[in-house]
Amino acid sequence: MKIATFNINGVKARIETVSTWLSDSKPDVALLQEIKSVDENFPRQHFEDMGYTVETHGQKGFNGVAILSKLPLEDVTRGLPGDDSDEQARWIEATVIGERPIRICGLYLPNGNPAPGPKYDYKLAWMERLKARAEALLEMEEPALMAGDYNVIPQDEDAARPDAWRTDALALPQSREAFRRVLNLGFTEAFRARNMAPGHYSFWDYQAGAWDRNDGIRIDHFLLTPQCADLMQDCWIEGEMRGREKPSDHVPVWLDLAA
DNA sequence: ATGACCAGTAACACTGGA
Repeated sequence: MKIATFNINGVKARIETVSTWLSDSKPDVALLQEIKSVDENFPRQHFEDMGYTVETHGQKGFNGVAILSKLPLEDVTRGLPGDDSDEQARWIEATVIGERPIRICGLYLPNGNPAPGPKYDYKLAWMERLKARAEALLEMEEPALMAGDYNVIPQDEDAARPDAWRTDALALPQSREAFRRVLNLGFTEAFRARNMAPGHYSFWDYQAGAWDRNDGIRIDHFLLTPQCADLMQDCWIEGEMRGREKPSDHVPVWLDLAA
């Protein structure tokens, strides 16, 4: 089973790009972030016609996550637990019913800039809630994963110019520590389990010719429970997508599971 | 700061992104 995570930067603006990608690359499950659409306006029928089951958790204007799946989905839940006052649409979960059921969480972690400030406080608080959900997933002792746009550059080798990000919310020591605290509960960071080399990125800014200069960062990640990591066959980044027509500023990251 | 953006909402500028 091939699962991809992709921050599409607006479903309306990306409908053509995403549809071509689905037809060409054929993910069994696609976790989408930044759909920037309310559920009523999401082009559900369009993706259903392509053979996908569609579950969305959107809001007006910003954020928003979705799951497209060729396999049946069960027990869909929306919103990251831990703060009933949080109105931002950044988390969706479902169980994918394949050879072996897998709990899949799609996430869009807050950017947090400028730091310090209320937006950074929100990011760190959100990561605390993520850690709590991650602990609960581990306790199930079943194949499960959390994937999406983490808005965290885990290490210096995940940026072309690490010094340019030194004071940014994506790379501040507190952000990296919060990410590591989740990882160190016992998750496998899928891409790094397969490839230790520097120079692999999942985001290139639209500005200043970042793509042409390969001035990128790696911020889209797959975190796997041990039972899920046992099933991993491969993990890779589809960087080529950034050079296509009307690209998102992110590219898809892929996970292949023996399930 | 090696360089000049993009999407959505709302109306001819702003917010948010990273």
